[in-house]
Amino acid sequence: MSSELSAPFEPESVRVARVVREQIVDGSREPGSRLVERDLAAELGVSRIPVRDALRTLVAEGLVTPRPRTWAVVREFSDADVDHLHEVREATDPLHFRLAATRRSPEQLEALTEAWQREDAAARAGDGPTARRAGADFHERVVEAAGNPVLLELHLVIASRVRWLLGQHLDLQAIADEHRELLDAVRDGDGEAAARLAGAHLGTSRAAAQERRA
Amino acid sequence: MSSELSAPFEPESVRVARVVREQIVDGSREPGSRLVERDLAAELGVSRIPVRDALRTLVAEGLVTPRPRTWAVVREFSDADVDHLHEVREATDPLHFRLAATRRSPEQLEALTEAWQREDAAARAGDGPTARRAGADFHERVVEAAGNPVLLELHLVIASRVRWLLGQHLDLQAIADEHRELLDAVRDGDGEAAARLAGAHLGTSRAAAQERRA
DNA sequence: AGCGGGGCGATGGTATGCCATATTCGCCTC
DNA sequence: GAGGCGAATATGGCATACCATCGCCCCGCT
Repeated sequence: MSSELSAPFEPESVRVARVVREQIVDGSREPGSRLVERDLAAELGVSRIPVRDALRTLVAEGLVTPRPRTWAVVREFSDADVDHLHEVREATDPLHFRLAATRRSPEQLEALTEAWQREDAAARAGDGPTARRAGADFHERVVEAAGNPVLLELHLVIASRVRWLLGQHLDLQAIADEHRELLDAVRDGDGEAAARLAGAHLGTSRAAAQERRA
Repeated sequence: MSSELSAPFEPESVRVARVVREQIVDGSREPGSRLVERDLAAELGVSRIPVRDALRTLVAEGLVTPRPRTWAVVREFSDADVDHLHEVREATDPLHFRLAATRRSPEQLEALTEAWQREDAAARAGDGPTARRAGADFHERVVEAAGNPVLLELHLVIASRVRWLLGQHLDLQAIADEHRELLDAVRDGDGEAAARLAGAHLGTSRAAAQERRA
């Protein structure tokens, strides 16, 4: 029926979810705007079924707020939402980095380094979207390196929101620099340092959020 | 988390999800057994669409393992899965209890007490399923009392697995007793004690899992 | 002008049916 | 007898269609 470029097989619903997710985290879909199944289906050239599936996925990721019997809307993040996200990450991020430092395989360390290099290059070049994506990749690979699938699963629930949060940051280079320190700690296998730096990293994020409100 | 005030409207898909979830956590559906959309639809007297939606939900909860293009199966938990779950809970549970102790409203404390009383009564009566359900309610209400919706959201991802884990416990009365201590700490607003007890509680769970393997 | 009721359109929920692919099993060949 | 090939079947992905409900708007009555 279409391309089929030797990919293992990707359901349309997965593609639809990815497209809409990108639009939301990049801000090209206004928070609060309606997501109407029929409209999305027409836009993307599919029927409502894969769109329904995709919207369920995005609701699970917290990017879409469902309104039973009426319509779904792009999630709006309040200051309180940002605080809650930080509070959760204060418990999970240090764990991610502590475990990653002690368990990472050489291959995982390499993948981590690669993500950081992409992030750093993009930050220097002033390419915000690429830097944010690479920064999110960095986080995700840390969680992979932590070697706990449940932890990864939980991270994926909030990963899109973390990425959105990254998008609110103005000083991308500062983020990349802190990631560099974290990378070094993970490389050295120093779990305690990694956990401490993760906490400090969150402090930076919190401060930035605070500042934005003023 | 259910309000269910006069049941304004419940989609079939939600009902299907609940039914199948109960069967899985109670063990009446064998881990590894196939979940065929058409069969479930026929069993429950609906079409495949609500079954599809329900299976997506259960996949998101980690109770069902999807096999694209073939079939979905009831998740099988390995010893490693149990370890991973404990590792995650060691980061989150103390946070749940610490926050609950400092933020709970009087109403939330009451709901918590009620859940514990149900658990304790069922444990004394030797009613395993009821005790497990009440124990899971206890945990969930603690997370509600923690006043962080993101935390609740993450908890719900693993809540069904936590409940399954509870089902593996033999000494339900011991669990209820530890919950009682936690309840007291939350009542007293002693966040540190609550967090410490939560860690100890997990130690009990880990020890029980260890013992089962022997 | 304000208010209440009825109807119509918008929209999500569900059913049915077709299609593509993976799996299975038997038969044929060596 | 073993291995592989092919057809039949099992099964999930998707499209189309119908229905129920919720809002909104307009009209008529007061």
